[in-house]
Amino acid sequence: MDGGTMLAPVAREESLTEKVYRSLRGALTGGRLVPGQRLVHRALAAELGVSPTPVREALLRLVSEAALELDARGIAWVPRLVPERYQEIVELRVELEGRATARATQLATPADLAALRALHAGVAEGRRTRNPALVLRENERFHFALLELARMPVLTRLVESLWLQAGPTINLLFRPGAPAVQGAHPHEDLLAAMAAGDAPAARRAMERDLREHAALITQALQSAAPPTPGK
Amino acid sequence: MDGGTMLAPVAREESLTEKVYRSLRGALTGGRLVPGQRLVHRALAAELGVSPTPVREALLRLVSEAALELDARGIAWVPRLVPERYQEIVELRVELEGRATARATQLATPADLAALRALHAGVAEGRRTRNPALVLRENERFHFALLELARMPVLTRLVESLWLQAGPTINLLFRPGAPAVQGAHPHEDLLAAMAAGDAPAARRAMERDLREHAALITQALQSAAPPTPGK
DNA sequence: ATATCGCATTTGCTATAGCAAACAACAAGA
DNA sequence: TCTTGTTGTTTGCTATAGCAAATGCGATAT
Repeated sequence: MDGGTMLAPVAREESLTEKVYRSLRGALTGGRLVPGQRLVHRALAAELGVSPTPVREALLRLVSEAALELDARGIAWVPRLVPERYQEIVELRVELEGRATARATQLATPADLAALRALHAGVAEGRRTRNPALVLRENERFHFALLELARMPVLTRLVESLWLQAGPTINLLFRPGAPAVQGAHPHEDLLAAMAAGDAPAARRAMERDLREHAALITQALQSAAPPTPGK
Repeated sequence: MDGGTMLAPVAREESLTEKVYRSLRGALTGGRLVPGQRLVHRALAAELGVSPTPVREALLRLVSEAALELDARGIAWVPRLVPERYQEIVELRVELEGRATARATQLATPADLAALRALHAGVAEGRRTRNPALVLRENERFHFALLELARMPVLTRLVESLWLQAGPTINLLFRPGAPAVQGAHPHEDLLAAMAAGDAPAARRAMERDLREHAALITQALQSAAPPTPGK
């Protein structure tokens, strides 16, 4: 019997370490972990119903990506982002995502653009219904879908790392109070520029999107506890 | 007894995981690990005289930094860099290190510049004595010392990640055969521009340094086995 | 000589155990 | 009341053990 092309997709389910890693990652970008919070691996393991080993591995992995830090005793915690560092992350995202946007504009097909538009609809919906959590989640999907189009895997990975570093702080500070920015959402200018094949304009729109968003966060960061040691 | 300010620096020796991590990292950037090589954690543990646990953790850490990959079975190995991906890494380094160079030019003190010059002397020495390993090591020290001056920790971390990804391939292909580039070494132009406080010129020199070096590697990459599966 | 089957080995993954350092809480003394 | 000392607990770190899947090798059959 041949059986050449009808084999099941192999499955190969992911390891527990991987599952825990993804779970923590989602918790970081989703705001379920806040800056300053400590993650005790044994407690986490008990909570998740697994042994300490995979939890510890997942935590160390996040530490090596700078998404978490280890205190003097070796306990993992979510770092607090000082404004300076947040600004640096923003500048780097502007550069990297701007570059990717220009490239994506050159490579995107009409189908790609339609997909992006669908994702932006999610952002718009969250905005209309005053649902910050939804906005942030859909916004992330939009940005990474765009990065995917640029076919720059190394760059994408760097941006993922930056996203993870800023995630908890952004989630903490991004509150419904934000006054809806006037005029078109930068994503809309971005999509229009991409449709027109205008890479520089698309890049500028992306930069505006990032900086406008960052301005809200920075403002909240400043007004929040400045050099607070925190508990 | 008081003992306020005379206490020893605490020491707090690093963990085995950390030691193994550093060891592997050095092996990657130092060319002792070549693309395609597999790293079996139990074998490595036996070789290093430790238990498999810290070795496994160190390997996973490197995997999460894209310095290593896991094959279908979960065995860590040094990825082969296709030319496309190498080019992407170079472009990102040009952007990131270029930016850092401009900033470092504004912040550097005369003492900083003297330290950089001393480091470059090491590179020049390695070049004179036709010692590629020395050149690569001293070159790395030079670049990271410069990054340090820019006071951009997030960017520096990204560059470290890129360095680690490209390290094994560069070490593999950087051979003494390289014809000494004519004229001044780009580092010298760079140092001169920094001394003059000319940030744009310093940035251009850095970009030239990176691209010239990359050109040699790319050439070797092309002439080497193209899509070779390798053993 | 080639192909197929079976078994021993390799190897990653997860759980568990013990150790030592750090920490916290409480008791005793000044 | 405040300090000091003691003890029990927490917690990271390392080692070890068992499992299961994959691999590799050798034997047997055609």
